[in-house]
Amino acid sequence: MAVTLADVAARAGVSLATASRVLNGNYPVAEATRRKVEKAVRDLDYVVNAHARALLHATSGMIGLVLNDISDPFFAAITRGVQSTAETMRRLVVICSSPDEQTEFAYIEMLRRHRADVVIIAGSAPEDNAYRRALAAHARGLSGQGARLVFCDRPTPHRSARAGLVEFDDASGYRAIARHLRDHGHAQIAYLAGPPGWTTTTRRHDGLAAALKECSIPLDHRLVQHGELSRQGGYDATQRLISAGEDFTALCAANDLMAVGALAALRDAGLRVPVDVSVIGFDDVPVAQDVTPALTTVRLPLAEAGSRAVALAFAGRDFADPVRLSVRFVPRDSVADAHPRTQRQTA
Amino acid sequence: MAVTLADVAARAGVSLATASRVLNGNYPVAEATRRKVEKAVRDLDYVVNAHARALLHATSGMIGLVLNDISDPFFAAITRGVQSTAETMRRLVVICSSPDEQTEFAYIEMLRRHRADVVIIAGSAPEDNAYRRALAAHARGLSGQGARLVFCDRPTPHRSARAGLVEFDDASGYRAIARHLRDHGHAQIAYLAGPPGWTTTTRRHDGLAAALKECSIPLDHRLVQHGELSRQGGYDATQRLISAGEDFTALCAANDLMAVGALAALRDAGLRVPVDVSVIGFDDVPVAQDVTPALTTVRLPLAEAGSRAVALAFAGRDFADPVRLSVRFVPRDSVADAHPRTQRQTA
DNA sequence: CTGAAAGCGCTTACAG
DNA sequence: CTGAAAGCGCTTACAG
Repeated sequence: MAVTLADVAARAGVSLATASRVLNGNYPVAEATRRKVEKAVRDLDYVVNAHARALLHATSGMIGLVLNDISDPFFAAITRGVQSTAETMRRLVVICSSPDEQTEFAYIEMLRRHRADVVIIAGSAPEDNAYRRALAAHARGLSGQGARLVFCDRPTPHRSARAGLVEFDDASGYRAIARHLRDHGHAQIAYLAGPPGWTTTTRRHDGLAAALKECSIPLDHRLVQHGELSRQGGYDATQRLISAGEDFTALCAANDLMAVGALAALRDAGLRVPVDVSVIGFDDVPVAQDVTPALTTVRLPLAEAGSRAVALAFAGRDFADPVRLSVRFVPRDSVADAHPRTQRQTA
Repeated sequence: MAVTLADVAARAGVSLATASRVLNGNYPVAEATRRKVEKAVRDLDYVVNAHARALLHATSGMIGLVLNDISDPFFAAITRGVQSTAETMRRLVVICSSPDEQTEFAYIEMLRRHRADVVIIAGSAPEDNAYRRALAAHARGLSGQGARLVFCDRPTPHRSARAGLVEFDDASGYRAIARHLRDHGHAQIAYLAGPPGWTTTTRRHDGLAAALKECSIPLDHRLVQHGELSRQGGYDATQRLISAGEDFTALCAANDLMAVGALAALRDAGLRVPVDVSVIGFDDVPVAQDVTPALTTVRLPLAEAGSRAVALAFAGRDFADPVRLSVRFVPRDSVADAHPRTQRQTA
């Protein structure tokens, strides 16, 4: 159906080999011959078949990006970084947005079938061993076919896995949050954690708890509510906190989206931010600056993480040490001094 | 390097043909033979080479999605619809985020090289003829290799192009906006248009102008400012309007992102929304409900558009009529009755 | 039910 | 500088 190189060669009156050489431009060809072939290519609107080419090279030049949800601005930002760096290398990026493990593995297998050169897996992972084992097997398979694997903001499934690693220094972000909270006199902190059993949930929860502890602020488990890492998840979790009658002067969320949901739930409950409750997010996705009050949060260099992941994949044979990206505390308008409980109640 | 079907066949002690038949499961094979092959596949962790397969089929099963900017929530939402529908068909979606025409064509050519089955092109396009001609040529090329082409929220490059079309009935959204504005007594409307020379800019600008005219409200060209379809674009355009000393009681933006920027610029200039100025967006992306005041806007069924585009691509041989999706006016808190100029000035 | 062989569209030594 | 031929990894008539 489609035009083949044989068609081009025939029309130009040369051999297949010569036509191929003109296309690839990596071999001396007489000027006149070149022109004839180029004309035939134009006349026929010939486009090389990437599959035939990949068969020879045992590789496709494709970059696979596996992530939890492309419509989450967190991943959109990482994707932007991946795309822009891949583009400078003229590489195709296949984005695989996989809400669950099953889909994720299906995508990874598709990437293996297509002999992707590079596979970048970003974001939270389930913590169970079956998942980890299955992923480790895929990692071996990818290495076996010569692909480069990079994990971004998630742990490698196995210490021995030959893979690149890009991570955020979120611990320092949590330290900044804890100090900020302490400086404003907060001692009753509610926390909106992510869904239980996922790596990001645990890492962030632990990070906040440890940082608060350094500041001698307890993190009462009754003030911790789990939910999806979304606006709705944050809204619902906050409502549960409120209707349980819990007292807290500040609320931290596992990510900005949840914090935005918290803002809405608090408002709907008649609580003012930051007068009655202070709120802090995490990530600094675009919406954080546009809510009212503007959200105090921690900025993760997401696009840079994407870029670095690609760079790591194309770096030398062996993977260098993990790339650890620093984060920045961004104080805005959603935190104020703690008010004692009674004052809030009567507000 | 990677395991091939020949390795599997050898380990199972059968021929290539038999091994292939077991893998494809579309041909009778003795149970014992099947088991031997399946064991070999597992032992060797064999994954078929999609390129070899595509060479036979002259197709790859790949869906290409070409859009302006994946980190724009407008496209993120469309993408979600495309992905979820593609997933039910177990298809890979390649997302090509192309900020300019050059990149876009590079991506389309990559998709042609990979023999993509389906190419969906979404969003604004340049209006010049050279672009249109070049795109029409690619469209012919794609058809020539048996690919299905669908345009989403953008015109086809040529009336003869065999392509599917998914569009929004934005005219009715603008009619609702115009009536809403009239009912609130607004007669001096500022408009934040998109970048000049792009199809979406023109269509939306014309749509608003026509609807306002029906309501006997003029759209003064001095109150129209162009800018990128982003928060920053909206912020800058609004600042220009303000510093030019223009008077307006309401401001409409080509999309929500620009409207969010306008909200910020208005606030920074000491103008209150909606008391001093009413603001209306377009699209209803998630941020619209989380700004303060919540943004009055028009909801486009973006995810549905993505789903329908995929469905259209897989529908019968000939493309049905364009799919036209209805939109919905979403009144929220950013519009109030118009105040006469002097009152605003003294506010 | 199983196997030998042709062929998908290209690139690349190998000859000339 | 150019061409004939082998081969990349698979599937599928064609025989048996």
